Amino acid sequence: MATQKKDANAAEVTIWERMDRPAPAARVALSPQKIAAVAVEVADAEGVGAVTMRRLAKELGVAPMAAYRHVSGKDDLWALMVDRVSAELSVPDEVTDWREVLRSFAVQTREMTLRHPWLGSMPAPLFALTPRRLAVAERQLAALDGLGLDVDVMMAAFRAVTAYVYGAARSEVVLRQYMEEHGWWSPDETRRGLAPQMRYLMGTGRYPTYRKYAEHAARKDDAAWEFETGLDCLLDGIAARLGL
Amino acid sequence: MATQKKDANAAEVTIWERMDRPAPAARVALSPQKIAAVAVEVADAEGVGAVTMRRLAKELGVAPMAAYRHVSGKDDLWALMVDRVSAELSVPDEVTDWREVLRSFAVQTREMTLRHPWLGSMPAPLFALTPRRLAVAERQLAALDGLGLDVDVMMAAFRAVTAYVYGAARSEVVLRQYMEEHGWWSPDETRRGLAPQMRYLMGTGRYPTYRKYAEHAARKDDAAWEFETGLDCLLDGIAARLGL
DNA sequence: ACGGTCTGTGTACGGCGTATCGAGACGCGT
DNA sequence: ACGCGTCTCGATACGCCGTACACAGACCGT
Repeated sequence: MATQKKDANAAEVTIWERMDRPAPAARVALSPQKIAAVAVEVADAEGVGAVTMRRLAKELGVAPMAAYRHVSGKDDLWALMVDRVSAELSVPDEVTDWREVLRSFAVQTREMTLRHPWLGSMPAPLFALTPRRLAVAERQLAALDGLGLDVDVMMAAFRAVTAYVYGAARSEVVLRQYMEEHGWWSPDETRRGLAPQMRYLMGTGRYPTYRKYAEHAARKDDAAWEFETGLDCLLDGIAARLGL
Repeated sequence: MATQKKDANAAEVTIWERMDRPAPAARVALSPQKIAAVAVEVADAEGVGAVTMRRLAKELGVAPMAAYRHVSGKDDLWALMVDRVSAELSVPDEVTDWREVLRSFAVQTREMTLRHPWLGSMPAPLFALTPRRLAVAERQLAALDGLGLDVDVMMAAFRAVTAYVYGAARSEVVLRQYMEEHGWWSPDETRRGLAPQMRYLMGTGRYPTYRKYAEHAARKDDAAWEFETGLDCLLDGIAARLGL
């Protein structure tokens, strides 16, 4: 394979060599969309840690640096990924009740985050001015519009829900990842695995209430219930405080 | 004597146990505490990205691998850092009203997160069974205890607030970091910097409500107000729904 | 005095992001 | 028809990173 690159180039190349040379190839093999698609696939399958420029290049059958023609670097890539999966969120147009709209997006966002755990570990989801994320925000703000709310309050309500959802989903994801890293595939296995730490910490006697929870709680593993309980509290509070 | 040996799983001495052990002698240059202290300093000053094992070693005047005697790796280090700064949170013992306790911790946690922006980018704060984090949880759970609440509901309420605080604080931090990265030192500079993106996105006409906010909002830059508004909504909702 | 244990050192490996430069293929003005 | 600028992609290389591993010296109880 060594001497492929002679200086007297074209003329000397045998037809055979010519024949199994890669391919004329469709001119543009890459595009931001393709790159984002592959990145999402890899991140879903193996975690965000597996998303490296080299890995994407390999997956795309392309040289390590090729992708840089289409995305400026890792940051661009994150934004593209976030925008891409945001398409999974949708609430039917018929639904107009503010509370139903916000609740539906919240529940869907949690599910999306569990499907794409890497979402929690990038900055973009919270800030990101991407088209699809903005569309999601717009839909929720529109549902809150026309209710006589001050525009600042409206945004505060929307953002409060977003913050809650992000924090709650993130904590679920982090727990799952921690379990996976340790090879714990069930809540019980996890408790067994954590037992040494717990024994030591609880042994200090400094956390009696927490201990009571650890020993007597009945819904410790019902994350969806916990999520929705908190969400409903928040929506209640918004409704009350904002006079909706 | 035999208990310390490598048999079975006794080999697993948790980092917390280690931390409680007295520094063996003067000859010991390193300890988990010292390492964590330096790590926090570096992270505060230059961001979590600057916290590398090699950097810490340099800062401690020690060989790159030395820290591994005291910390099993990056994960231990994150946990130690989180535990360390958690000491900054405190609510006087006299305060016993559940709402006051939760609110105070929430506000303090936001401030702490703004002081230590790297907090938002590690998994530990949400899950972490560290002594001091557990103490913070214990204090809040204790405040909710004895109110006739089901233990699961109690935990759900506590965790809802935690999730909100984490999400809200994180979004503030992310925005600040984004600004810093672009050299924008004021909200107005930021708006100017973002103007091109905004012009394009708003130009599509797909985000009318968002646009209204962008153009007419009065408290756009009052993050503390926004945070406390959402927090109070959530606490209202908890009080109402839980019959407190 | 001595063996075991613990602390810190030195070296090395495989990855990472990405700067830089060169080669080849397209498309437009002539 | 042709040539040249422009864009896409390839190859190489640099300087980081986390950390595995083998080792050396200091301390300890005996």
